[in-house]
Amino acid sequence: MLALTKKTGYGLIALTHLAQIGSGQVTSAREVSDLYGIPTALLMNVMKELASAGYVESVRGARGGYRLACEPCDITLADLIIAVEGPIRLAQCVTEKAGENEECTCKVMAQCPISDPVHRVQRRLSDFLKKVTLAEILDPTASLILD
Amino acid sequence: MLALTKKTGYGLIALTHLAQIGSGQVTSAREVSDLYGIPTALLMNVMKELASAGYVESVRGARGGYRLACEPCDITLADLIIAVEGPIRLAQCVTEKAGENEECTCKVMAQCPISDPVHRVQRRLSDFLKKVTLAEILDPTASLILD
DNA sequence: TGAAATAGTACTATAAAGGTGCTATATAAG
DNA sequence: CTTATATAGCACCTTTATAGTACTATTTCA
Repeated sequence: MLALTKKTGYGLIALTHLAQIGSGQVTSAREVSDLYGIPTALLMNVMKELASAGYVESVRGARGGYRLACEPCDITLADLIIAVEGPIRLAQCVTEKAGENEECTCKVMAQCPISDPVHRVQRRLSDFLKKVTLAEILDPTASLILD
Repeated sequence: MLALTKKTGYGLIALTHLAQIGSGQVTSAREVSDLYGIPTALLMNVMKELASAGYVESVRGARGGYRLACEPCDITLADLIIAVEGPIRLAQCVTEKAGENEECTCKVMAQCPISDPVHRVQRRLSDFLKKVTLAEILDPTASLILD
């Protein structure tokens, strides 16, 4: 399906929250989950993934939590999606490096007539998502990239 | 996940095939499935959906099959996706009519801080998919919308 | 009349998303 | 120095959606 997972949505909520409270301040996963009605354990998993991907910094121990590890203009929607969902692939036979000497696992690849256009569409989609930054998402007046 | 389903891929293969053999000619689902190694019964279901959506015309009986019901430049990737996967929704709380007085089923909607940006991203994605026509997919030199 | 094809519907199996639980470790505070 | 609170890292279960199958009815060419 052409949809974001709930984990991505939860991650985005957490990132916007962290951006809004100020860059230095920490917030725990429990705080955020309570505030927005998100399953606590699940948001914890998402935050761990965002931390290991380097988009948030973790502070362990009591009074700990997470803070943004970079500026809102340096985190993109593509970054978030890749961190919690894995690489963006429009179709199974479409890998980021396809067309660059990498093995393709698609069974019908030999005579697949749509491999090339699907790659091109994926590239366009990926480029778009890389242009949508957290800073733009926070700004309600931003048009999310010019028309 | 941010991916097309296999049914969409199969549908796209069938549409490109139909477009390439000439607009008047019919091809059966079995022929296409044999040609590209697609599960026959599954492609049959996809073709039924494309037929009832009006993108292909069916010819029943022996020697029957399907033919394109419109010009390749009049079928878009968005059309195909909607026909076989249903309406495009980036997230559960994102419906086409959201923001236009329709009930939203999202539990955290009341205080959901990302509803608006997600809507805007979905709109952009949807607009892009509506611009990708079957004709462009068939043309290997087309850039799939200008840069 | 029979073979080949779509139409419609229902069903099963498998994979992925969504969500939970447990143990270990770090740390601030009493 | 003990306790409460928090992340880290697993492993696991449940639910939902995809992927695929099966069957019956109807149409139509030969």
